[in-house]
Amino acid sequence: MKNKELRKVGLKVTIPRIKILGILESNPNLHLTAEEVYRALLESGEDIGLATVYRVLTQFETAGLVKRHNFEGGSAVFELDDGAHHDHIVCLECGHVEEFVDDVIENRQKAIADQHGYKITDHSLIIYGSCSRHECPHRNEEG
Amino acid sequence: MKNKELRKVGLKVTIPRIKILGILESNPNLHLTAEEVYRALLESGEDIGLATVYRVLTQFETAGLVKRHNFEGGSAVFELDDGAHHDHIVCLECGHVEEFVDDVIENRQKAIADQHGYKITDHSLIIYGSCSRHECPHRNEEG
DNA sequence: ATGTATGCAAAACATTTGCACCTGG
DNA sequence: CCAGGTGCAAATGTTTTGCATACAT
Repeated sequence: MKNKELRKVGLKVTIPRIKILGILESNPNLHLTAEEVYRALLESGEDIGLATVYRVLTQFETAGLVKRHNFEGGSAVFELDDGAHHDHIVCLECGHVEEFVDDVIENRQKAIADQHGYKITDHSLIIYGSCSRHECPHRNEEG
Repeated sequence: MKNKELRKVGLKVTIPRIKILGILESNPNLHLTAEEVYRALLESGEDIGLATVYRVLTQFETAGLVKRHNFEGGSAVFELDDGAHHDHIVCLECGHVEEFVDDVIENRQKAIADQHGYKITDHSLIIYGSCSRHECPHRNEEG
């Protein structure tokens, strides 16, 4: 239940928050921009302002419900944070995003941070490429 | 000689380009924002517009002379591209950046991209943390 | 009731672009 | 000389903020 998730992190339960959480939950594999969340809300008939979308997403990020990523191309994207860390591989041609985790890489990162005298807060690994080998559903949107 | 570098990549040799290249070369370990490059130019008495800084940096990026990174915090940063790839470890407290390369990670990335059917164009690995263990020169700027 | 959240519009940034002028080859 | 580069200011796109109103508790 979304109400519980919100309460748990100390946020008042409001329509915008519930709806935005809903959008993110119903697109578990997608990485949505604020604009996309906003449009999704409009489409489901909700009258929620873009500013609120930004505010709520930022609050969710602070609360640890959501992760924000700065991929190439202007807008930040948001995805639900299920607590399980993962990295991203992004197609530069169509924007499709896949996730992965690799323990070897994770461990090397810890070692490297240690070597340099840093305490890791977080890390971001993004592989950019083209997914031409699989049939990308976004492919046809261009023409 | 900077003139040669510019010619080599097919760019006309102009004052702004030489100066900007100079700024980047004299700060080989720094990752400068366009704004910082701009200010450095002003300080060295050059009257070069911010728009030109952006234009030139973008041209340099296209020409492969410079790399642009999107670390956290708004502005993109630029550094000279010596051809040798490396990743970054960034201190979130003071902004200090160190570079590293790790072959194990590099290889795993190739393997992962392959597994997912992507052809790698590029990748970006940024470790965020705090460099509290070494004496960071930026530390004192806060108070 | 009351403090917080929201919507709107305006502001704040980072970056790009149009255009008249200047400069390098 | 002429294409291309530059400076300035204005435009753009994204994200943030101020303020009056609406809502959750």
